[in-house]
Amino acid sequence: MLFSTATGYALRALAALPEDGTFCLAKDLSSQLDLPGPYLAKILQGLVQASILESVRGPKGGFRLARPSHRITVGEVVAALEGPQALEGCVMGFPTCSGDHPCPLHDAWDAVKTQVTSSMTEATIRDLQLMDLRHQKEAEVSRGAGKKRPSPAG
Amino acid sequence: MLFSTATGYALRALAALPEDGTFCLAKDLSSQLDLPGPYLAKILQGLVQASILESVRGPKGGFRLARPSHRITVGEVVAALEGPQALEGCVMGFPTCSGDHPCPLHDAWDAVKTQVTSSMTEATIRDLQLMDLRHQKEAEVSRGAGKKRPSPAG
DNA sequence: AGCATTTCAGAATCCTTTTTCTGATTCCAG
DNA sequence: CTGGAATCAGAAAAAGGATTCTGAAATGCT
Repeated sequence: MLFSTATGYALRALAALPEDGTFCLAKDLSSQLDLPGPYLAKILQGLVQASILESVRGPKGGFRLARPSHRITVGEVVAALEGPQALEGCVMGFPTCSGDHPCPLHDAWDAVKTQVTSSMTEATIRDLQLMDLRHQKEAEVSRGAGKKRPSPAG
Repeated sequence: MLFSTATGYALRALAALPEDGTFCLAKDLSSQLDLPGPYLAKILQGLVQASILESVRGPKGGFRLARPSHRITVGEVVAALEGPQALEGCVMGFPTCSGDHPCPLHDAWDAVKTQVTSSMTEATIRDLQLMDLRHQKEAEVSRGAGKKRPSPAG
């Protein structure tokens, strides 16, 4: 993976949150996604501090998105957890690598940074939700349409 | 950086090795490159096991390239230290992400993998050596043009 | 107001990566 | 052939991130 595990957990949790203002429990999210509960809670706290989530304590409390899911970009989440300089520096760690002294992978890596940064800025949590919904839908279909054959001979 | 620090150290050490069959000491490499000596030695051992370096023990021993520098690709080194699956998996760590269920960054990441893999396969240690030589050359020039005084009082 | 439920915050534990240390092996000199 | 110096090689320690645990604060219900 390109990012830390915490960032991956955060994105999966955000994608699992409902779009309406319903509060969700960190515990439920962790069991639903098979993620370590207390660690996920700690990560969600970080997202609250980054104004990506809102939390309410007490009964009927929990976490919810601070904004509509299509207004939260993947890049925001990455920046909140990985820091804004996530993709900086030479690919290979050469301290002398720069625009003046480019390493052989410098240009390719530069294109990568542009591409990934652009994609992260465009992609939103809403997109992740749709992906997950699509996955669940297909799982249902395959469950109903017929059992998974070990040898798809047809 | 995209890879581990060990991989970065390995690449820097390989770029510092001479192209002829001379044996170099891990100690000299570490002091020349300002890298932790015993750790670098351990990394070099891994490169020996990957048949990228050759080592000889005892006096007049040391490490040297197992092949001409232009025959060792950056990809080989990365694969030897990071494993062959270094760039596999979803960018964001989504376990359900695949060609069938692509995440929003799937295509971009796929292009990245292709691009970086290709560059790593083409770039060789020889290219890294040339980059470093170029850097040293320019450092010399700048040293001649205006010397760096310890106390630039005037 | 008091109690139960729930989240937030910080400390402690575990694991991986990074770093360091000691021992095994090799070559040269006598 | 033996002793000593030099070097790699593998095991042991340290550091950083990931994970888990425990305590403190806040809210809603009675």
